[in-house]
Amino acid sequence: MEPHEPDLTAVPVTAVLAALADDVRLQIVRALAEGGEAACGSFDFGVSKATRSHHLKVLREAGLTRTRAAGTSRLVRLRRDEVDKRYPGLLDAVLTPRPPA
Amino acid sequence: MEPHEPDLTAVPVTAVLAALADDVRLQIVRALAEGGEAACGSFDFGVSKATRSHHLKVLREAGLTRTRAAGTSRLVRLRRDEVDKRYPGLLDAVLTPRPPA
DNA sequence: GGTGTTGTTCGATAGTTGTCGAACAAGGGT
DNA sequence: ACCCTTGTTCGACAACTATCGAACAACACC
Repeated sequence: MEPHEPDLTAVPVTAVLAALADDVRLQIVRALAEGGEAACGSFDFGVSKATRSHHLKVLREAGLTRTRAAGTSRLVRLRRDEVDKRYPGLLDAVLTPRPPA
Repeated sequence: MEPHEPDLTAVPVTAVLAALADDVRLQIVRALAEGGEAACGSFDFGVSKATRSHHLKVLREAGLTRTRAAGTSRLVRLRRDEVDKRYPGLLDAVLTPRPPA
């Protein structure tokens, strides 16, 4: 099935924000921003693979990531340029872990 | 009771994003960004006053707004400087309504 | 073909959230 | 004192969401 990767302009901003407003997903996005393309299985943040698949789906359908098949794996990457173009500063503001002070 | 307006540094990013990830709240924030200080009642976006009060509470507890009493009203304002300082670009990226194209 | 790896999908469930009406509280006016 | 305006708080309810295990699909490799 087609992975359903909408254009960012077709996604309401609230959906983009909601996609980023989850701790697990934010960790995934941060890992992608640092490490580039990565397999789904490389994100072990203490959740089951079913949950991980769910989170990746949310990110994908929010227009934040792109997925392509590679053997038995699927490689995910952040659509950084597109996000930066439509929401300048958003990823920068959100990606870096902030000290509590 | 004290209105509980936490410092932004004490609020997790996900809570800030979640606060912005709602259509009604986003409209409130946009109105505040444009019009400055405003009474709670001035935000009529098709929800009851109970719901409106709830949304304002979410924004306040996310560290995004400040509230002060003024007669029978309460005046709300956006903590723009503080938000911009901690999350540069976030409000700019999110505040302006984007055309679907 | 069989086995193992990698993900997705399907219920199910528990928790969270948006919404409302009604009740309550605090002020201002008359 | 009385009423009206303005907000908050309190259940209640529906909708959504994060989570899991189990079942399934696709591919690689032997």
